[in-house]
Amino acid sequence: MSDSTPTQPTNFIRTIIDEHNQSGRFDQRVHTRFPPEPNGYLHIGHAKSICLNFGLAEDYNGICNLRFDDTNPSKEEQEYIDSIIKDVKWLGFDWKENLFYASDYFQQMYEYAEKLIQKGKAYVEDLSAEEIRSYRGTLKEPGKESPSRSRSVEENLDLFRRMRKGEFDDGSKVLRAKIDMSSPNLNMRDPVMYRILHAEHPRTGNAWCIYPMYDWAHGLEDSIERITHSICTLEFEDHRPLYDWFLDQLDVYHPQQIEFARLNLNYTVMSKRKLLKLVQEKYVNGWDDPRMPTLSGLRRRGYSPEAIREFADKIGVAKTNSTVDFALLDHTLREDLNKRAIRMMAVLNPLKVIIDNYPEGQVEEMEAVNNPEDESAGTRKIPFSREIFIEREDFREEANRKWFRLKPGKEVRLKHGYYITCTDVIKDAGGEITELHCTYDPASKGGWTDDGRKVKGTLHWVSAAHAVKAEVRLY
RNA sequence: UGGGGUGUCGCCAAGCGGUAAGGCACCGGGUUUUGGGUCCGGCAUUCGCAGGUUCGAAUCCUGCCACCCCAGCCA
Repeated sequence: MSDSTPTQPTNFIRTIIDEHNQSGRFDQRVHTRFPPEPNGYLHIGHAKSICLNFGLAEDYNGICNLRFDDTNPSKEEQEYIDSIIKDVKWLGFDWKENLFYASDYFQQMYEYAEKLIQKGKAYVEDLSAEEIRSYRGTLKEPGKESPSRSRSVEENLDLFRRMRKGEFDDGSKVLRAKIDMSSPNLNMRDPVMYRILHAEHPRTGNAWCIYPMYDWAHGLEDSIERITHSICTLEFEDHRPLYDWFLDQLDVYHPQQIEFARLNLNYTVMSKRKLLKLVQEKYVNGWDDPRMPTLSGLRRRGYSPEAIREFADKIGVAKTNSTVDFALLDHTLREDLNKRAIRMMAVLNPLKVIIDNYPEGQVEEMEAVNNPEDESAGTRKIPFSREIFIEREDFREEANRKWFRLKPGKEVRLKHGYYITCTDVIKDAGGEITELHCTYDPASKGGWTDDGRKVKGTLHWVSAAHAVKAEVRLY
């Protein structure tokens, strides 16, 4: 609610929250959560969600939990948990004491499941996965009810308890909600709540051999944490009726699920499955390979958290499937780097330049501005001498008028150095240019003269004798 | 001929009945010791299409069309 600062772009989620605050539905509370599954590293798409959830909490004076949705031990690892914590922190968000794990609620979820069985709203299924699929029907045809559906409450309870004890093999039974096999929404056709999985969990070890499915678990996690707005992506829109159904059946605290469009960036793979494949099959050197769109990859590549957060603000939040131009991400990075980054000079593909009229053996300390956009960044000294390197592509033997870098007879400025004029081009037997001879103007020290001379081109350079080798990665 | 969504400038995105914000990209021009930056200017008579209601519609109604999602014991 600031009056001077440009208003933050609004979005439909804020509108919904404002309405809730008006009606008092959540007692003016705003409590969101970012619920990653620790089955991979966070990427720029997750950053959109993180910024949204934590940003909303900040703006509405609320809270945002970091909650690991660790309900499938067959895919999840501690390494991912650690990386996610690191990346969210790096982005600049603080969940305070609110770091949670779905696995912390396994016992409570189990008890809720028994309650549902007791209500006659859940049953243990004997059908195989394939059978369940065929019983489910299709998009156009209703499913049919499983024989297991008519089991008694007592039998279901007994079977479910034995599932929990480990009496059955993986895949031999599941617990399903008893809803409606002919619902046009396939999610309501008796969805699976628990599957048997004799797998070691990163946090609960071997304490459990049945694990809750997303639809059953997620709403309970939100409810237990008293989340107000459970924000997720569009593909869960069809799941909301089920999210609501479970909470209604249990008659427990009921958050509002809201769906928004996930981020798509052109030229960018955003599928966790595909990124995992790139890592596992060694197409890249790990999750933090600078070519990866992961936060750790972007970090190595030089992206700042500020730039990523600004990007998240600029792309907005809506329900339209869209693909953002990568140029916008680059723009926010440049904007940030431009005002903060210290400038350096480097030459990638060196061409030697000998300044004939510069005293041999002489070295001058030139003063260079660290950042023209920020005076407080100060200055540094850089050595200038008779032999320097410039970028090979900064010289052309033949060039038209629009070329304002170096060419024979042309005067250019060496940034923070002197004006030089090319007098001679030396080539080897193969016609390859090996070095340039130039003369400098002693009156142009620092790269400026007061005589009104127009020197438009400015080149980067390094003193040959002082140059330091560096590893440079170009992407 | 199932259900759930979405359609506003090349790409995002405001707008919620009173006569099309903003950003990116792009195009001019000034300035500039990074062909960077910066500054000034330009860039949708039109909101998927067709009707209708209204003094007035991107906004309301009707009908089309296009695209996305759903048949994991993944999330």
